[in-house]
Amino acid sequence: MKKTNKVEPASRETGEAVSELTLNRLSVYLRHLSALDATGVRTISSSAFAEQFHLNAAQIRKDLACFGEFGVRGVGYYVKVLRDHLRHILGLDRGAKVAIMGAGNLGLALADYPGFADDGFEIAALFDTVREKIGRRSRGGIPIYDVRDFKRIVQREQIGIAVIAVPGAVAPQVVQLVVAAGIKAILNFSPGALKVPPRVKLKSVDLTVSLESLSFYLVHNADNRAPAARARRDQPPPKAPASVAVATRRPGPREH
Amino acid sequence: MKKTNKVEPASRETGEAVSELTLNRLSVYLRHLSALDATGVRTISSSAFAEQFHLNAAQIRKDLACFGEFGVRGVGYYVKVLRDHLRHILGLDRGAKVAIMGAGNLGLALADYPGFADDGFEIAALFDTVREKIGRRSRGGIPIYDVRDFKRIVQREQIGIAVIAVPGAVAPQVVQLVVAAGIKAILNFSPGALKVPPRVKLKSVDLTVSLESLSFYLVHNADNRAPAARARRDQPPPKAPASVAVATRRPGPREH
DNA sequence: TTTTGTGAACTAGTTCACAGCT
DNA sequence: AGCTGTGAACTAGTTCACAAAA
Repeated sequence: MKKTNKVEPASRETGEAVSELTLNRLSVYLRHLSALDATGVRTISSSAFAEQFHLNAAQIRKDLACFGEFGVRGVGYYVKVLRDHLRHILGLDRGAKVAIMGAGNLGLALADYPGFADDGFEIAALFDTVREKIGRRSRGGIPIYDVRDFKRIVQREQIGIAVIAVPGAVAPQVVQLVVAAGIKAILNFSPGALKVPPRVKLKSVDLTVSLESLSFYLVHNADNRAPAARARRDQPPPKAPASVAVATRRPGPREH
Repeated sequence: MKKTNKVEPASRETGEAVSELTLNRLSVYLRHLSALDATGVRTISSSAFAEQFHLNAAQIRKDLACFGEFGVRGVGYYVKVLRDHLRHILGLDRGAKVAIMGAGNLGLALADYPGFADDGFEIAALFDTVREKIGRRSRGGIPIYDVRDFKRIVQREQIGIAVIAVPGAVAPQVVQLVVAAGIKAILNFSPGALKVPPRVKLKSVDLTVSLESLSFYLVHNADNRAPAARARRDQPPPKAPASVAVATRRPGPREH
């Protein structure tokens, strides 16, 4: 690489935190940069970039500023350079290994999800308790191990991230086991709250919650009525035509 | 039901919006209330409730206040009553029907995901373009249709929500088709930005973004290295844990 | 001239603290 | 006494607007 500008990560030494929101946007930026690079774009300004996923240009500059000065005044950002920086910042150049707990429908689907490999993650193993599944492989070839071997395999394979794709009822125990094996980062797909010790980062994707907020939107935007439907409304609206109006605030990467 | 308190939805008439964050928490509250009810708890105070998923009590009261006054001073909230209100607010008492676009690994997994049915959603159909899949069913029995029949079936089945579980490359077209059929709420699992007209609510779950923020955490909490490690704790120090410190801000339902 | 990087202003979201009901 | 509902205070996050670099 060139003699890039100060790679000095502004917040590195300081215990200064980077917000989850910024982090999520960084991932989005990265994906978009890869796309831009693929189409041969060499350089992009924060405003052109912002426009793509309607977002404010200052936001992007601020987000990047957490980690250094990657831009060139009067020019913008070099696509390749910024992409590589982001990859490094997010740790994607380390080829982190991932274990998936639960070789059910969801676990198997995640194991073979191409997006993960594309972004530098390696799904190293699936774990389950069901005897029939153990020893087999996902369609994509990820081996299924006995949960009892979890710790051993985590060590052998240097697995750093665990994905929880087990039924909600057993999730707490599985998390305990995962934490006991020394895993520090967990992506959880089971519903409900999970407790983890403070040094462990838990990120949850709650499928039901996502659907429910859509359901709310449907109800509270009266013209929701099924494309075909005959009158479904119980109460003839006492007032107000379309009622509540779900917040349409920042349509940024946070939610979309 | 009893003669419940003012069901007057505080924000109903006004075009006042309810934030996405509040909405997500409402779903979480609902799940917890169901659990409480199952264990025979009749009434709960906002502070006891807040404690469960470490959250501030005022937050809960504020969230609920968007829709009316459901509590009883000096007592708290009646579990069943509040649960029913939340179900109604979220529109779960309407048994919304859902279509899943894409009968691949992910689509099939989602179709049979038990959490959806538990919460009152009915997965009515899967759609795909692959001839071999059309006419078959998911393991759980959800029929797979030809995408070309989408509009017809949406109308016949009164489907209100579509889930996008197709490869990223075709997602934009699929979304277009879904929107054209009159669908007003979309849950998207494909990566990348999608454009929808303003009246359509799009909510995206980006699996890669989630993993990447964990990856970041792993890198920026230096002691991440090898789970095998003996002498895990580098610093026993009372303060400053380790470099950057990914923001651990509100550990509320927003992220976990 | 163009576009970054950033303090200052603003907006959204959370927590405090207390009046008022039961 | 106990707990809700809510204005006021606070904190986090976003946008503005401009000085300084290329």
